[in-house]
Parts: sequence; structure tokens; C-alpha cells
Amino acid sequence: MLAKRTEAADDRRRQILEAAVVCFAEHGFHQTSMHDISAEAGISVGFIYRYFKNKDEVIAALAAGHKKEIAQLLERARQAPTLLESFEILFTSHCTEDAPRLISSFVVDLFAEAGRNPKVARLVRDVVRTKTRGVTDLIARSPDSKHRLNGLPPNQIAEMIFAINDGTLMRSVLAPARMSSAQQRKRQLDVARTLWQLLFKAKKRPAYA
Amino acid sequence: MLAKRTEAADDRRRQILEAAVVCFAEHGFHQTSMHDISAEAGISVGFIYRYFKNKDEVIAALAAGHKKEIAQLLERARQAPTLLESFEILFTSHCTEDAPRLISSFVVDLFAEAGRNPKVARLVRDVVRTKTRGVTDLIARSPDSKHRLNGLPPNQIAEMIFAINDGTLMRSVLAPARMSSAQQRKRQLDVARTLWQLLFKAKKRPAYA
Amino acid sequence: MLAKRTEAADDRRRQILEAAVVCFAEHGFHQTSMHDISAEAGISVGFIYRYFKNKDEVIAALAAGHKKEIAQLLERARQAPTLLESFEILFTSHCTEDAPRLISSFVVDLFAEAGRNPKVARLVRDVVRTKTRGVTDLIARSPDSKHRLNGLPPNQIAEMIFAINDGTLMRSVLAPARMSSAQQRKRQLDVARTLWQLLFKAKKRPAYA
Amino acid sequence: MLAKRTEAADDRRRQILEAAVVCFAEHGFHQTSMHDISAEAGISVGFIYRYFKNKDEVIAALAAGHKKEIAQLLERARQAPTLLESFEILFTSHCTEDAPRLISSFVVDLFAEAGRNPKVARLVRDVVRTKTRGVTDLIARSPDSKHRLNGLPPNQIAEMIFAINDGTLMRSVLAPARMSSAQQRKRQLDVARTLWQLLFKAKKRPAYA
DNA sequence: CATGAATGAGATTTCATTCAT
DNA sequence: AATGAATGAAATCTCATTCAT
Repeated sequence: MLAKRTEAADDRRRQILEAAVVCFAEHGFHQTSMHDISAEAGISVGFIYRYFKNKDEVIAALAAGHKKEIAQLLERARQAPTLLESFEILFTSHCTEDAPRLISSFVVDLFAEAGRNPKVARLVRDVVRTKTRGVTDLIARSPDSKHRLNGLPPNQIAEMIFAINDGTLMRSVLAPARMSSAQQRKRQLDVARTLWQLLFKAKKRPAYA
Repeated sequence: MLAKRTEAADDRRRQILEAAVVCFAEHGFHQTSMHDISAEAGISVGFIYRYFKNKDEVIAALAAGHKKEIAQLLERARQAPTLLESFEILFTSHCTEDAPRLISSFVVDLFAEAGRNPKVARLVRDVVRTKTRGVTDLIARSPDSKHRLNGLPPNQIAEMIFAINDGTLMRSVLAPARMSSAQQRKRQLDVARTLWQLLFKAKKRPAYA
Repeated sequence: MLAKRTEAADDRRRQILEAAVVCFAEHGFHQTSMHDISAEAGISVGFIYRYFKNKDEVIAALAAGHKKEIAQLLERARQAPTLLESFEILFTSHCTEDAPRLISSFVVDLFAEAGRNPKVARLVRDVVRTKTRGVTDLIARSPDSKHRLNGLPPNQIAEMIFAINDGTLMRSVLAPARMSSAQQRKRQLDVARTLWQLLFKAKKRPAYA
Repeated sequence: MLAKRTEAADDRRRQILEAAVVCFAEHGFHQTSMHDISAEAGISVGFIYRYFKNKDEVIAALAAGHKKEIAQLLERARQAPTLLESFEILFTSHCTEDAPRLISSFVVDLFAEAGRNPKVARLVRDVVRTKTRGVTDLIARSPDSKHRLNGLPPNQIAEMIFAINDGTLMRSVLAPARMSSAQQRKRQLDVARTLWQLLFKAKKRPAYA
């Protein structure tokens, strides 16, 4: 019997999930044992099973958490005063943490898992959809994008933004361990600005001859 | 004692690796057992060990194979008559196979694994470097890019191309199983052309005002 | 993660080691499977690993136990009222158990293992040193040995005693299964007395001629 | 079908057995694979099976070889001009080889194996019997032993000699690898002479008071 | 004859999960 | 509630043995 969803229970859940994400990011889902998680959380193994039916549910819960974080990220991006700033927020999302590699490792593993675990796939697909829609909206509403974008529709731009975003995330698992959060953040800002320039600053480029 | 590298042995190796990539793509590295691979390859478990020291070596061999394929892909892209065609080749690489999801699942898992397994990380990092350099070169040499690119240097463009490429690949693991290779290919071509338009067709757009 | 060293845990350890020594004596270290041990102990295989890191650690623990037993044996020998009685204790040590062949088989295998496993070698070497020193002391302190011993120094005598002791032990693995503990004990006492006679009773023999 | 016992076949057998004893001494019977033996002998695995039905037969053949060697050793001891020299030959038998640890490791393992493998047990028991009888004879015929031996019967002396011999052999597996054959030989000679002194030189010791 | 490719049973070890306390 | 002892299925890897070439 799983524990009821009281506030205290939610705290427990969070505690377990926080430990889990650390382990998962470091060793991957399937090389992390339940014991690893319990040790990281400072609780007993059996305890985890009071709050999660099994290991897959822990993964699923984390995927759900990821979905929520993405929703919050979108919200923050939406409230930025300019579109460039929105982009900057989106592109550096996984660098604001004190452990950027942790997040990216986890997310890449999540996608890998989605490739085979239908439950995870459904959630991740949902995240992707939410992200794309949110950013499409963001672009469409921006006064910046009135006449520009090289004639591309907002949703195509949005897809490209996320392709770039996911692509750099995927690659960031290769970043040497010594690379600081700040350094990674800087790299990501560069990418955001490059894209920005491509999309909106074309005119500024001196017309060739 | 591993088998010597005769031609017959190389055939066996290939046979095993082909089976392994199918299993890995379907279930991930760590949820594929050596028995799964042997069953898929139609041989006995022990036999795999005559050709690969252990499971990690199978993964590493596959990663090395990936590296070689990327090198060939670059070569093909290099020989395309126009830069746009080069782009199209690069962006649809994983769709030409009869099993596009297989390839992408494998590659995403490979990146996830690179986040923890240093041997794999080294190989993947190598692949990334080769890719980026190759495409940087491709762009720099192209007559198309003489005065355009919105003032961005070729290597920054190259990085962006691959970010997009990897990003779409990462996302493609979510593609519903029923999506055909042709459909995916079409999507990828769209992305390639969007990027192309962004990079090189800007001038064509009537300057607002 | 190994279980902590509580009293209950120590009981478990003992239970496992007792089962292990039975199996090892009967089939040797390398022909005893972990499953054999678990079956003999009446527990599950995996459970052994909560108490011992691996099979080698089981062997090492048993070797350590042997060391302790030898130390106790020496103590008992030391407290015997006469040197002859000390000898008798030393020579019959492995016969007092209800399973003399068990002990000898185990010890011979332990020496065989010491020839290749450095960890075991270190322990066995330690046992040998302790034994030799202890008996050297025993002899040196004995009033019996004041002027006799055929002019041989105590440590040479001690070495010989243990050579004989180990030699008979080594041979005792050949004793037919039906040979009772009592019979073996009697044989060993004969050896002890023969040695004693050789060392100390020489004078009583009528000088030839 | 095993190969017939022609002279050429016997050569093959010897070649295999020589390789086997090296492997067995180094790693023990049950940690030596048939492949190890074939590699050491420079032949194929399958080839071994033409000359020996299985691994156990290889061990048995080696045990039989040991028996023959012991018979030859006894013959040499018998032909020595004095009893002391006979002793010296017996005690240093395993040191004359260029690999003393090899022989002792093998013999100790052989005894361990005898504790469980009845076929081996029978052979080893036979060896022990042959040895004891031979030496009993040796002593009984020696003019040295006419009136001495502290009143002990020759067969008891013989048993003791072999106990010592086996005991030192058993212990010699602990000799550090760097100990040379010559050093070990010297040690063994010391033991032989100590025993000799004990048995026959008692008279020389000044009778105390 | 001789080889070594091929097998598959079996060994060691791990780990998700349960349950008595 | 919370623990962690206990299980046993399953994974990785080895190796004696066979047999087609």
C-alpha cells in the first residue's frame, strides 16, 4: 500500500526524488540501484517502496518533475521583457543549477529511456509539445518578429530553437567535468545570441557590395 | 583469448555488432543482456566472448563503428555539388537506413553512456570534433558562403548545424513507431532547408522600410 | 554494502563460515560454488554477499579463523604441565574435532591456495611464524630441555616438530573415511611420543657396546 | 577415440604433461583451463583430448608420473654409499629441479585433490606406501642403524622421515619467490642433518653428569 | 591428423522487491 | 511508521568438451 498524498508524504517524495536524480545523472537509470538512491537520500530501501510502487515509478515521477520544471521555465521566459532575454533564459536553463552536467545527463538519459519505455515516452513527448507550443507563442507575440524571421513561420523557428537547445544539451554531457557552470552558461548565451543574430539582426549586416 | 583478426572473424564481429545494435536500440545498453545479443545473432552466449572481451567492448566497438560512419557521411557531404545538398545529406543521414529509430535510439543512448563511461566519452567526443571540423571546412570552402552567413564565422555555423542535427536526432526517438523512414526524411529535409534559408537567403527578403 | 558488525551479524558470519569449511573440505575451494555454501548453510546465495564481499573473502576469513585457532592451540599447549603433554596437544589438535578429515583437508587446501593467492599466503605465513615461535619458546622454557636435545637449538627442534605435524596432517587427507577420530588421535599420539623419545629419552637407551 | 600408445604418442603425452604441471603448479588444478595447458604446450585444445579423455585424466596421469618419480628417487637413495647421503637425496629431491616451488605447489595440490578425488587418492596413497616401505628397507639394511635409533623400529623412523619431508614440502609453497633453488636445497640439507644427528649421533653428546 | 570455432551449462555476483520486526 | 534482513531471478563471464573442416 502506497502512502497517501499528504503534505508530509509529498516532502518525502521530494526527498527521494532529489536523491534519485543525483544518482541517475551520475550513473544512469539502469546502473543506479534502489540501494544507491536510499543511501543518497539517507533512508532505508524499503522506505522508497512506501512512496513509489517500483523503480519505474521513480523514473516516471522524475520525468513528471521535468515536465513541471519546463512549464516553469516557459513561464519565466514568457515574462522576460524582450525576446532575446527570453531566448537567453531558455538556452541557459540547465546551467543555472549548481550542477549543469547533472541535469543534462539526466535529460539525455530520459530521452534514451523514452525510446523504449512507453510511459516515459508519453511524458517526454508531452514536454516537447508544451515547449514547442510555448515558444511558438512567445515568438508570435513578440513585436520583434513582426516582419522578420526571414519569412519563416514562428512554429518552425520554435522547433529550430528547441532542436538547438536539445542538441547543445546532448553535447554538454561531454563537457569535461572541470567546466564550471559559469563557463557553460557563457557558451549557451553565445548560442542564443548567434541564433538571435541569425533570426533578427540580418539587416544589420553590411549589405555585400 | 580473443579470436585473431581474420576475414571470417571480421564477419563474425559484424554479425554480432549488427545484432547488438538492434538490441541496444530497442532496450538500451544496460537492459540488453548478452543473452539477448546472442539470441538476436543466432549464436551462443559464450561465442560473443571470443570476439569481444566483454560487454563494454561491444559498446565501444559500436561507438567506433559510429565514428567511421560519421566519417563516411562527411565524405559524402563533402562531395555534394552544392552546400544545400551537403546540408541535406548531413541532416537526413539517420533516415536513409531502413531503421531510423534504431539509429537514433542507439546514438542517444551512446551520448547518455558517454556521460559516465570515459571510454565511450572519448570516442563520442572524437566523433563530435570530427563532425564539427568537417562541416566548418565544408562551409568555409563553399562559394555560397563568401559574403553571407550574417557575419557569423563558419565554425559557429557548423556548431549550430550539429546542435540542430543532434537535437532533432534526440527528439526522433519520440517519433511514433509508425512514422515511416520517408516521413522522417521529409521532416529532416525541412529542417535543413529552414536553416539554409536562414543562413543564405536573408538578402532576398525585402528589407522592411 | 556489507552488513554492520553486530552480534547477530557475527552469528550469521559464523553460520556461513561453518557451512563453507564443510564444503571446502569436501570439494576444495575452487570446486565449491557459492550455491553449495548457501545450500549447506540453509540460506540464499545472495545473502552470503551481505556478509562477505566475495568468495575470496570467505576463504580469507576462514584462514583468519585458522590463525586464531592455532593461537588458542598454542596457549593450551603452553599451559600443559609437562613438555610431553604439550607435544601431545599440538600433535592431536586436528583430531579432537568430530571431523578430523575435514580440518586437514581444509588446511592442506589452504596451503595449496597460499602457493598462488598472496592474501592467503600472507595469512598462512603468519600462522607458520606464530606456531614456530610459540613452540620454540615452549621448548626453551621447559626444564626438560636444559641439557638434552642432542645439542640442537630449540628453534630447530620447533621447526622439526611442525614439519612432522604438517607432514602428518598432509598425509591424513588420505586416511580412509572409515578411520575414526579416536584412531587418528592414537596415531598422532604415537608420533608425538616417538619424537619425544628421540629428543629426551636417548640417555635411557643402553649404550651400545 | 584416444590415440594408441605408440612411442610417438608417448612423446606427445609427455609434452602435454610437462605443460600441465607448469600450469597446475602455478594456478592449481581447478584454476587451470585446458586452454592454459594447450597454450603452454603450444598445441591446440582439441589435441589434448586425443591423448587424454578429460581433464581429470591429465591430473591422474600426472599423479602417476609423480609415483614413477618417487620410485626413481628411492632407487637413487638406495644406491647412496651411506645412510646420511640417502637422507640428503630424499630431502632435497624437490630442490634439484630448476623450479622447486613448482614441484612443491603441484604436490601439495595433489594431496589436496586426493582428499576428494578417489582416483587421485588411490595413486597418492600408493606413492606414500611405496615411499615408506622403501625407506624402511633402507634404514633396516643400513649398518649404521644396527644398535641405535633410540630403540625405535625402522618403519617408525621411516614414517617420521616422510612426515618431515612432506611437512617441509608443504611449507615450501610459502617460500618467497625470490628464494633460489640452491638456498632451498641448503635448508633441506640442514633438516636432513638435524634428523640424522637426532637419530644417530646421540652418543656424541656429553652425558650430562 | 590437428585445429580451433562453437556450444551451453554453470560459476560468481548484483539487485529489485518483500516482509517480519 | 520505518527498517534492513532475506530472497532468488537474472546478468556477466568462463571453460570443459565436441566436431566440422
